[in-house]
Amino acid sequence: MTQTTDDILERLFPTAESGLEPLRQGVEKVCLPARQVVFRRGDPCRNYLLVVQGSVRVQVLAANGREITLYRVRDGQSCVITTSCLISVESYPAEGVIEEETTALVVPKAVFDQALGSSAEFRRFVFANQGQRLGDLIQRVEDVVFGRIDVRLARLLMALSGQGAQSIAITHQQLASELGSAREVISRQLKQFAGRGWVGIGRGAIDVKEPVALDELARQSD
Amino acid sequence: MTQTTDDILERLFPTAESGLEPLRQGVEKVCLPARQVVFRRGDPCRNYLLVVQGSVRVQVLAANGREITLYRVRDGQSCVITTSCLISVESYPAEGVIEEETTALVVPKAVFDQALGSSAEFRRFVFANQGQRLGDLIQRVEDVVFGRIDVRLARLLMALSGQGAQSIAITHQQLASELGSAREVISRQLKQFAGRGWVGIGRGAIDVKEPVALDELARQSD
DNA sequence: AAAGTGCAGTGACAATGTCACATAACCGAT
DNA sequence: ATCGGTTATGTGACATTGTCACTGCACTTT
Repeated sequence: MTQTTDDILERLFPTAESGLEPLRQGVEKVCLPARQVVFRRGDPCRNYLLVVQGSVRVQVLAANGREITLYRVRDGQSCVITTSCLISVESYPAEGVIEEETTALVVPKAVFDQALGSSAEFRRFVFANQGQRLGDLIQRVEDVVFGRIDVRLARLLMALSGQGAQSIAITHQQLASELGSAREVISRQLKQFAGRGWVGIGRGAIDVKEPVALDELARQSD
Repeated sequence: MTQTTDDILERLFPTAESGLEPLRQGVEKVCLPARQVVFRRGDPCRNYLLVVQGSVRVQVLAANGREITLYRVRDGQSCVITTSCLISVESYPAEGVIEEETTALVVPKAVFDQALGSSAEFRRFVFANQGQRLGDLIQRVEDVVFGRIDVRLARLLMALSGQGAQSIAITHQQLASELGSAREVISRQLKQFAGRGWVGIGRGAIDVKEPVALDELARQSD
């Protein structure tokens, strides 16, 4: 299931096609440790980042400490913001943080431009990523503007538990950051869920006990 | 300042470059009346839409009637959603409505694909648009999640009045839809502004009287 | 003039976010 | 095991924003 660096290189910069070999020259492989900040708001974009294996969280921070996760870039995906900024020469509007140790390919702008022109596969890849992120973002706007916090929290818990009755290792603060809410609000909602026997609460962990009930709530207004 | 259809065609599908002439064949010019719905949520994308002159509002609607404007596509811009969906073959996550009579070019998927491969200028154009929209969207998320409604309203009024002391023809409901808020909330805020002498309120119109004061509020937490 | 339609005003209440704390659990060093 | 520091959570009071159910007003049509 896991793709190797070579798989990705071969797919996006195939050596079979003429004139593409030199492209691989400029591509560098890096390994980034958890919690490292890949880019900050306002940074200029210099390289195209391609995640081979790992996870990058893209988030926006507020002045008062609140934050919201916009989306994640995972195995075999690329960071759209980077893509767009590279080409429109704008700076990053958000922040990217490594969530778990991540292996990535750093593609210099020149190589990126070249590949875009010469590889239809590469174009498809880049745009497919764009489309997904754009969809994610619109969904996020919708959730945040119209969605109830209990429904959104239930949805998040279901996503984190993989629909099953499991224990999730996460703090209330992290859940709040994910949803762009405040810790107190999440704590109260969890207490409500716990009161109904849907979850158990431990320090830094949530026990999903009644996935069916949570899922029913999560499905409201679909 | 206004670009003609030919200007745009020439820039994005230049006849000078070899083999591009046939591309123009499939491109069709259409004129769309105000309030027409260009695409709905869930529609599949078939064509690439390029606005020559006019304005398309892209919005999300909630079940209970609330709505929020995500961004607008204006003169010489293209609709990103369409771009991404075309390539990733997803369906529209939002709705597009013509705001004022709009002239647009309809580019079939095949022509779009072709042009993307053969014209660096076209690629730049497409990605530049993507980048802008992505930035707009992220900004929207930030505003909605962290921003105070009075600040956001002041900002909107300043944008609509062009920073000057002018009368704006708009209803409270329209302002609310723009910000993803509720009419009552906007009405109250406007009353507050009116109480301070910053604006005058008429039926379907707002008189901006103290742009400086509004602007100062609008600049909070930048 | 009467009726219809869309726009705006209002009070009561619900949901969510903010603030200022109090507790409690964990961790490492003694 | 105990102490002290750090991080996570609990809680009440309050502010802001959204919801609901109305009312009244202005303009248009008949």
